[in-house]
Amino acid sequence: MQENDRQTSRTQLAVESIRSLIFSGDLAAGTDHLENELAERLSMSRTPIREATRVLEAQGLLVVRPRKGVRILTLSAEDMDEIYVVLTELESLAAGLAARGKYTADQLQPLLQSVEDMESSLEVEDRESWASADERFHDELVRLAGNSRMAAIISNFNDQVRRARAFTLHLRPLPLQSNEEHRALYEAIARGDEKGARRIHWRHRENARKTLIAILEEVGMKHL
Amino acid sequence: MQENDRQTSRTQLAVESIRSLIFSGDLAAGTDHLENELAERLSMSRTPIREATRVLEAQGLLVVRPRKGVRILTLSAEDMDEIYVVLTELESLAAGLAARGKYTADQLQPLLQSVEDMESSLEVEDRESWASADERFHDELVRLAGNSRMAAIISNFNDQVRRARAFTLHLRPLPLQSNEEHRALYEAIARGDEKGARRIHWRHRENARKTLIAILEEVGMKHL
DNA sequence: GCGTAATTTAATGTATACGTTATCGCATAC
DNA sequence: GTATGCGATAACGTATACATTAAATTACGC
Repeated sequence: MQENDRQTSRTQLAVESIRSLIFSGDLAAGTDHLENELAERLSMSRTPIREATRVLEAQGLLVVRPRKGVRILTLSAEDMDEIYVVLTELESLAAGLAARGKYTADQLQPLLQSVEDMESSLEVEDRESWASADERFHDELVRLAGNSRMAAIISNFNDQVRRARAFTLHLRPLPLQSNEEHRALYEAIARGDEKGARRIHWRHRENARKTLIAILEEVGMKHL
Repeated sequence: MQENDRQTSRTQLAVESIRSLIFSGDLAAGTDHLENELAERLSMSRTPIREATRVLEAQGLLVVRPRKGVRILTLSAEDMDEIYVVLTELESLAAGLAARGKYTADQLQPLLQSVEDMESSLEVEDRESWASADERFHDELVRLAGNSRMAAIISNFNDQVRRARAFTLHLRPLPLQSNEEHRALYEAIARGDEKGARRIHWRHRENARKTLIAILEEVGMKHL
């Protein structure tokens, strides 16, 4: 099987490790880290670290600041806004394309499943499993749109706001409305209603954006 | 002045050089190039070449295939379609945001200038200078939208289709209609007509996409 | 004491060395 | 003639060495 060497190269390992460390908060937003530090931490030389940080910089997770180390990016409210505007636009497009795809109920099964999972998670107020089903829903939506470049951008931006979402997950009200929107979107896609799917998802994302920003302001978070 | 060291680092130089070589066709689409070859060609060691190729891979201009060298990406009609769908969507959004910006005539001067430059280029049928003014127009449009992440994506995608545009520039009919659309878009932005700006630019891009695809099919280009 | 120049330190950028391993050629078996 | 396996080659991944230079520190003049 052995896809190729890059799966196991130290550079690839460094990319994934550093990503995990960022998402887990072990490399906190706003902190600086020298190449040496990272190299030692991951038990490798600077070479793969350098290659990995360049890749992660291209992905917008950190910036390389010579002699200051790499800085894990923080997100201001404006950053969040920028990202959400693009996400809203592209995911709405994805919703429209998914509807245009004229998929059979069979093919839409995973999407429906995630909607139902979200609903049952809500009934028992399990936010974590709701969030995980929500992620599956959005991933599946993007997959159905069938545009790999669009998918890459969306995935990348989701990575960038992951921290913020995790942070607000337990601060926000139970996403009851969100769930209704998901089901409505599923139905629009199922009946091939491109315009409708677009519109529904647009509003869905707008609501999500507003909720997020409102919470961050309420809690007084300027950066995340 | 001296922004910072990265401006002059060999890695940065390699990124820019390789980009140029790709755009100029010296590194032709579909061809493979070993790290050694590139290193020798650019008179540097493999280290900066490796870092540069990783960055360019993240930008979607090439893929790194261990032991086969880096492959300069070709674009199939489907790729082109994927890219144009995203470009259309994001630039339309940009047009809407630019209109929402309520800019003064003064602030819109560069945009207007590029429209006029396109018009005068067309009168003398100078396609090269038309293309350059067209690029300025689109750049300015994106700048006015004021979303740096959106700008980055658009710029990146434009890079990816640059070859295709250059290729068709002299094959397409004189872009008379395109010019009318540019002026109409300028006016929509000037009067703050967000919806109108969106709609106009959407159609503009759709037309461009169709023209491009039609030419490529006509000429029988499967890959570029 | 305070500001500036000289010195030291250390982080980076780059080259190079080297071990690993995919790939290719060739020999051998069938 | 084709297939299988072995050895040579070379490209890559990674570590390391070293030169460069920004930043920190110290020394110095005032």
